[in-house]
Amino acid sequence: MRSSLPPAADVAGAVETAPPSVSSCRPATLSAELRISVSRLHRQLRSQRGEADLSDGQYAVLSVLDKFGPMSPGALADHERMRPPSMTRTVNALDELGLVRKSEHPTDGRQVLVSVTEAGVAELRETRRRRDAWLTRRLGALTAEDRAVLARSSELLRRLAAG
Amino acid sequence: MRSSLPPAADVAGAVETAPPSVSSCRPATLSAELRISVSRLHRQLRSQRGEADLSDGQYAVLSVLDKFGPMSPGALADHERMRPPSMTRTVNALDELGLVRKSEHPTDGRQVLVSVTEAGVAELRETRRRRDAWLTRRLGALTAEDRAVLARSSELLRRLAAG
DNA sequence: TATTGTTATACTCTATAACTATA
DNA sequence: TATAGTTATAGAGTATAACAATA
Repeated sequence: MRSSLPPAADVAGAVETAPPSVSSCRPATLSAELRISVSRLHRQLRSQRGEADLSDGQYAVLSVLDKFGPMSPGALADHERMRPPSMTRTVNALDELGLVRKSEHPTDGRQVLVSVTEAGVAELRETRRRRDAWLTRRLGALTAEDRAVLARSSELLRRLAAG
Repeated sequence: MRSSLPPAADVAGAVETAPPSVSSCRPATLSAELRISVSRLHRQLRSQRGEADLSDGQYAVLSVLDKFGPMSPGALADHERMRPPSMTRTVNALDELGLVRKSEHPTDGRQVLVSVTEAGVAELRETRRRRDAWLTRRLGALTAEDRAVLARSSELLRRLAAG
């Protein structure tokens, strides 16, 4: 019953003028399409996640800390578009796993600095390798050009999420 | 609270200095990037959703029924990459709202046929217009070329989700 | 016996509101 | 009084396991 999507058309030079048959470039139509696509892939990614793996939120936080260095929970929440209490939970979970460490802010007694531990870095590396296996495999089956489109869109999706 | 001060930024600088737009077309790296982007946008979309609106799942189901016609819950679950019990819940919620109708399968007594009602079609149209306002506005702020990339990627994301 | 769908139950993730401690 | 973080609590969304009805 599932519809087979049309084969990817060549996009090299014709990006601006030739919209794919399914997805329109009109903002309103694209919006509806994109929402469903993102929602569906999100669900699929979650179900493909290994049992022992970090949650999406935990993984994202660890990535951010690894990338940008120690940060306060508030800054993390802001960065991940999460509410502070949700971030507290995520950080505490990571702390209990020994993957991050909480320490006092040098000058502001209210703040907390969260930093990734060595175990966290190792876990991040391992998790990245293991749990993205499914998606990595599927991406490998695409053409390099399709992957280029996705790489570019990944950045655009972030910009959209940045509100 | 733990006392040791974190080493300020020994991990921060070394990780990624290349501009994200060429971030990487390597499947493994792209996989990690894409997962975080999709996850973050999904969260943002959910939080931007209007109070009275349909949930993502409800919206998607209504869209599918509108697009492909009546379908069994099993087929819907398959299409949306959901488990049957989850789909039962979604369909029942829509049924209680009067947006879909359940009827017997003509030949197979086990199956149920779910079809969208007129109220469902109207609600779909209205919801689409109202709740995608935020995303539509943000998409409108992009260049036509960026939108073309996203339109193309939307299709690719679906193919990825289709497992 | 296999398949379709449902019920019962539980878990994960996130949010809001109220509270504590510091500035 | 304002800000950073936490605790308590609730809600949405999805999953697994067990069950009923039909093929």
